[in-house]
Amino acid sequence: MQERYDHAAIESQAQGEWRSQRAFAVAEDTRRPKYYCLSMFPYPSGRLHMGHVRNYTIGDVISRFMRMRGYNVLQPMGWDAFGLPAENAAMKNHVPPAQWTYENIAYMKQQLQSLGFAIDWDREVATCTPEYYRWNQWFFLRMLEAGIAYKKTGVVNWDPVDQTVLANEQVIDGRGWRTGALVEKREIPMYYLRITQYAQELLDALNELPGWPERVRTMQANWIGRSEGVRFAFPYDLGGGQQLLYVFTTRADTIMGVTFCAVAAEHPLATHAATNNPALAAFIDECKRGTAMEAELAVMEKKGMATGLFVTHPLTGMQVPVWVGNYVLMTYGDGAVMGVPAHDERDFEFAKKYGLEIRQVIDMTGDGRRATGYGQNQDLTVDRGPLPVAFSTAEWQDWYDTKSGVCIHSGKYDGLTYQAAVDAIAADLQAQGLGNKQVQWRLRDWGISRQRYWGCPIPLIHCPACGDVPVPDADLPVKLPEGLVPDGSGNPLNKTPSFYECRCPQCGGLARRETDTMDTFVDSSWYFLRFASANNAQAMSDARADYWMPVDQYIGGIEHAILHLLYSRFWTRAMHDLGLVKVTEPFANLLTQGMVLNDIYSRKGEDGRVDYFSPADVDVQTDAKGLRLSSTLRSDGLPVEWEGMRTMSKSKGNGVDPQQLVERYGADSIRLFMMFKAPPEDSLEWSDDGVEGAARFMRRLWRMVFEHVSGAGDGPGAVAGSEASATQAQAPGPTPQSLTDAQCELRRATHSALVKVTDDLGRRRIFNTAIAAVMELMNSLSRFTDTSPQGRAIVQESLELIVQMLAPIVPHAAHVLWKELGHDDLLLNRAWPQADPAALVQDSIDIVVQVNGKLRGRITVPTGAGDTQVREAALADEQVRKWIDGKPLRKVIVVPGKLVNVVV
RNA sequence: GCCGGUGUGGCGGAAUUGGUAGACGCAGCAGACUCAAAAUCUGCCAUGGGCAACCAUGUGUCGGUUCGACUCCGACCACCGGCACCA
Repeated sequence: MQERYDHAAIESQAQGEWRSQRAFAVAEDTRRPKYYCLSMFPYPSGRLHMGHVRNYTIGDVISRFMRMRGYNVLQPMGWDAFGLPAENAAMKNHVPPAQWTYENIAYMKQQLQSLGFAIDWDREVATCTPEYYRWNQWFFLRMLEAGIAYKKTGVVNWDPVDQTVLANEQVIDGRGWRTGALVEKREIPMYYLRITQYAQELLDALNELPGWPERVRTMQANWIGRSEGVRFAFPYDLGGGQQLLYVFTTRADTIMGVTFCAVAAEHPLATHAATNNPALAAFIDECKRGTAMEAELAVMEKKGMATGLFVTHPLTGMQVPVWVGNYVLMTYGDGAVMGVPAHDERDFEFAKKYGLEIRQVIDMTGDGRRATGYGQNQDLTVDRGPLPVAFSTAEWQDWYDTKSGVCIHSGKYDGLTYQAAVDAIAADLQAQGLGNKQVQWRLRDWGISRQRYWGCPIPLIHCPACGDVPVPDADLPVKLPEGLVPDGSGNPLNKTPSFYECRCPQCGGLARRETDTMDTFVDSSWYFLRFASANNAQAMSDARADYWMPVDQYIGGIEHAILHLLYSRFWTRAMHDLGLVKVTEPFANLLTQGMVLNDIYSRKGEDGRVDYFSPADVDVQTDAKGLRLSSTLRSDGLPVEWEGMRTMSKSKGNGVDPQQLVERYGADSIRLFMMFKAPPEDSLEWSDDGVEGAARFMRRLWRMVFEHVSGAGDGPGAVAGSEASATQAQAPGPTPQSLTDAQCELRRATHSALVKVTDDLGRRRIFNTAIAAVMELMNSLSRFTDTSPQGRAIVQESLELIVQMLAPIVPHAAHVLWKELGHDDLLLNRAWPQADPAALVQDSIDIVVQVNGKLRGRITVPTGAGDTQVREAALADEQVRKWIDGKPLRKVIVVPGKLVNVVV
């Protein structure tokens, strides 16, 4: 055995052996339980970043652990290869997106391989290949037939200078990122998927996903946004007979407090009012130019303008003014809301700003418990209780929008509580044919059309005679031409007649092919099914998917908690309903890993520009206690400013290149560091010292095995495979009677570490504590100096178990050390070891004694001592007596095996 | 703004079901080995007081429940993630 830990040699040896044995290629095998472990596939941006390394290391640790536990494990990998960055790179470098993407894939694949992940590369997919995206197209046509896909107009950001549609991220402060031109809203025809049809199912099924983090389920439930309320209409007449302005409200109990209505800028009523009102038309234009992003809408100033039109209150018959409000969304409900300034904070602000009437119709008593003496429905048998809380129109109060008050100033509804009032009002509206109770969803249908080149073509042909005609299945895939280079002025497909010129499949006449491509979320909504049915040129999905699905463990960033995961759930259900797969939920268990952070160092230039520096180029000065004093740039020795820890990004210059780290420290050290530094769901702070520490651990592990193996000499304790297996499960361990105390202690430390590591890797899925347990064991082992044959046998057992416990985390070194310890089988195929119960037995345990909840002493009692015995021992303890000191005992609490609390 | 999350020594974190707060590591300090350095090994390392035994305080802030709270409840503060064309 070599004395030095040579990571490069070890890792190439291990990877070479795995490759030559095709160790990670898996086939369906009904004799073994299957385990599908999937990490979110990467966008091929050029190089792996540390977030990828963390994500895939977590997946690899779980995969390798489950394999040792006897599962048939599938861990595939692919490329989410369509998308905007390739077009941006193309513009910058004048290289076709296809070429850029395929080069990136080749490089990143080699990076992944150097990290030693147990991936079945035979199943690799790239979503930009026709072999993959033809099934996007094929299934889109099935959804079209089933009515799940449909066409309607949608609003996009239009850059008038570049004559192109911009993504939200390409719009900065309302202007195009490249041209600086004011971005306009344009309505264009687009294709949508009816995800709203699945809203109830998607919501209900969240309860059947106990393996998902609670917070992700909550976020999805909020996103779907089911709300029960009343949809009703305000009648109006503009001369052409009665028409209806529909609104939706969850607060029908406040309907008697309506003093205005507000409609979205795109609402037909607004358009109508603007025809003879230039000021209103200008305001509507301003609203339309505004942002479409919810976050910006929420914080912007609420503005409105009266339309001069009035509608009739359906219950009071009063005339209600209609306003246009910039905060009303055309995409939610009917694009109009009723305004109740007294009981809605936003309406209150709006009314104050524009001098609209504020009419209180809900009252609350001082303690919020019961009604006060208003109205006919008052129950006079009930105690009057506190006086009502004063309502003031001067300032908004928290209780104004409470649902626990009662109606006042509301005629026949006076005295009714929330639910009773909603029921009564809904019934009255229904009697008039003007409304009824309804369920409203926040979730909107999924618009999948993108006016971009680097995506999957939507397989439709527009024929002047026949309309929109689907491309026949036999003609799929509609191939994306790969040589085009976008220049920022719109979709190059629109300038490529060889792509868009075609014949109508129905009438044979000249027609134009659709040039929009699909949202890249489409690609990632079913890739997990394709891995399971890899390389099938005849079908999108086959019986192999029924074997592998659902994904047993899905791992990815929390930033995908809503969109990607919801779209994938929807898509899987659609495939299920069209008879293509058996499962309805794609991901049984979900682990959302935290982000990778690093220090940010900057320096402000004289011109106000901020320069960022890599933490690798910065020296940090500390005081005697290690406290950070200042930071200086290594190259010029001048100070730089520390901005704290943030997520790694190119623009902040705080990224770390995995490739350099692998070369310098080896994949095992990087993997160990990432698993040890933080629990998987927390954010992880990068530190070069931490990697150094991981590398130190690897050297120590190597040296411990080396010293043991080389110490074998020719004595009776010589290492051999037969001796090694003798201490394993096949034979019982040495009997406690024959062992010294120190030997007994090391065996107990070894086997209790195994219990802990098994639980952490398996049930808990927390790896930092598993590694800490092994470190503790190694500390015990290095204090163990017994070189007798029996002592050596116990060290051998301990080292073998350490290597096995670490195998999922540092697989290369574990692979080689396993052989050095005398085995010739492959460690990754070895069954996970089981702890020897005999090694865990203890004769006595330590019990903590508290007096009035404060730690005052410790006692040692025999294992299995009764509560009374423990209690007596605690009260007899000298330290404890000092604190009791004759005071009367009030209570003694005995927690078996843990502590005694004496209350005096 | 709305929704979700996080907050423990100088730092990352541990404490799994309400039961010893600070495991394990990083940084730091002291020492051993060495001509020296690297590597390695040993010891110390929450704060205040004390020679020490030990005592008091301490898990973002304030309050509550409990024999006992990092853990449960209420209010607040700070920071982070998502918000539908980035993926």
